[in-house]
Amino acid sequence: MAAKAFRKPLSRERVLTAAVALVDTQGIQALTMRRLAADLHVEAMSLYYHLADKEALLDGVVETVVAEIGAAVGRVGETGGDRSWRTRLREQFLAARQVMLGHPWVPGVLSGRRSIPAGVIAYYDSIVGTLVGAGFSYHLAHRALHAFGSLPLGFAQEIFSPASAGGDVAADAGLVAQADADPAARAEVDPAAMAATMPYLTKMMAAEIHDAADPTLGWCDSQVEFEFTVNLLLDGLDRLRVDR
Amino acid sequence: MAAKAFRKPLSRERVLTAAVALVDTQGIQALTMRRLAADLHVEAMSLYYHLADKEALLDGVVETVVAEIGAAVGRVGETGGDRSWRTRLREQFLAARQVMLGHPWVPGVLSGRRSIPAGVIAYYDSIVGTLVGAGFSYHLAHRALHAFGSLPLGFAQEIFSPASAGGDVAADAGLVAQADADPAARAEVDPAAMAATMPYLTKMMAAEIHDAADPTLGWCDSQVEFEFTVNLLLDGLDRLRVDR
DNA sequence: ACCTGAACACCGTTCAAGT
DNA sequence: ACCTGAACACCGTTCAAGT
Repeated sequence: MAAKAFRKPLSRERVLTAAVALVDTQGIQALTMRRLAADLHVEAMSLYYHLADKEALLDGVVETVVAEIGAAVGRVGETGGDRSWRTRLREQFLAARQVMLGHPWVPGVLSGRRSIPAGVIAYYDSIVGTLVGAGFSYHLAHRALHAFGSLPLGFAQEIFSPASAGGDVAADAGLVAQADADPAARAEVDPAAMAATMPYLTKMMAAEIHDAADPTLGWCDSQVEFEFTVNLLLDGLDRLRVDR
Repeated sequence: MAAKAFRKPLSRERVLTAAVALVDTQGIQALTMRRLAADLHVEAMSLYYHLADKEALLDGVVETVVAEIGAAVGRVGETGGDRSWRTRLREQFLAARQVMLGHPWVPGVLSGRRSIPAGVIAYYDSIVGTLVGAGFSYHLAHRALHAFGSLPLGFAQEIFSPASAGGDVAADAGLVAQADADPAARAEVDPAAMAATMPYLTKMMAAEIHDAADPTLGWCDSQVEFEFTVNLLLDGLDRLRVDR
């Protein structure tokens, strides 16, 4: 029919781009073969011509975001100036974070993957290059890589704000535990009970909110936390490094 | 019938214990309502009497492991001696890690959860208590919490060995990328090509394997990496802390 | 109070068949 | 070369019904 003639043929790339867009807007649980196919105006079975199975789809989706990070990090590298290794890595990690902010579901998906995208390996290779170029032994560079964890990819292991889950972000405004199947194990929203079950966190929140300029802005600024952690690690490594 | 009389009634706790055991042995993808019910010699629908839905099951499963960590960390606290805050936290994190080694799928599940188990909050609260007791400001304690990430729970964000996926662990022996749907993006296993696509990592591996006592043991000792990262953070925080 | 059978909507995937 | 229809096995979940 006529409509058919007007649509571009599918390709692995088009499928993956559509998949990333779908997850960005609808959350990870919306990523089904049938749903994705519908977005592409195609039958679910058509996808199998371009991707082996859903595992391959997930791998490809991660790979696509990693490529986007690689591009952003590359642009940082192009900027002139003879910055220190610390500044360069810091800028790279922060650039990666900017990309990651648009795909908050990636940490969750990545941690479930069994294979490492090739792009990730190339990226971490370049980091080792930066480190040894700055006088790191290969041994320390190796330790550094593990210590960095996912920071080079722009995200930290955040226990308290798992935005990874594509659900409602409104729920995790504070440190208050959400509804749980077992009433006995649930943290109370009642301030008095809260102070009883988590006395130090309560005082900490009070102190932080008092210090903050705008108390309504929320008390966990993840940008600040991210930069603090990056600097903490970079400073610590700098002290351990053997200058040449 | 007779068999029925011999089996204990179900309970939320029994269901969760069975669920953890199932995932430990069969992997996370084996955790289905029907499969879990079969393990308990019951119909799938019976589970809904004890758990609201599968989300509640996953929450409960995480909660169960967190409780196990809490118990292990508690035992560390009981040991006498006036150890420094650094030693105490280090021991706690390592104790948590011992528990986590038996449940390598937890990081993956936890990162997908939308709510934080109450036990996690209580645990992090006690960490804040340790920190402020050692002279930390609440502000620095807050930063420290975020910097720690998941280390207090006994695992690091491991990009290179995602054992989280309940699948085959044999595949992630090194830094070599697994099979990928796109041949062009796949890292080659051919050593020469490997050296070309990841020159620094290749040299790093060579240096590390040369230094290691037993080269066959594998070159990423996650216990050592874990302790290094913990110490790096604790040392860095110690320098930022205001002694009283 | 605790468990179940039948049924529903929705998955991923295969395979032979269309153009 | 690229896409599809029909079918299969397997999900989570509801609901009325059993004991």
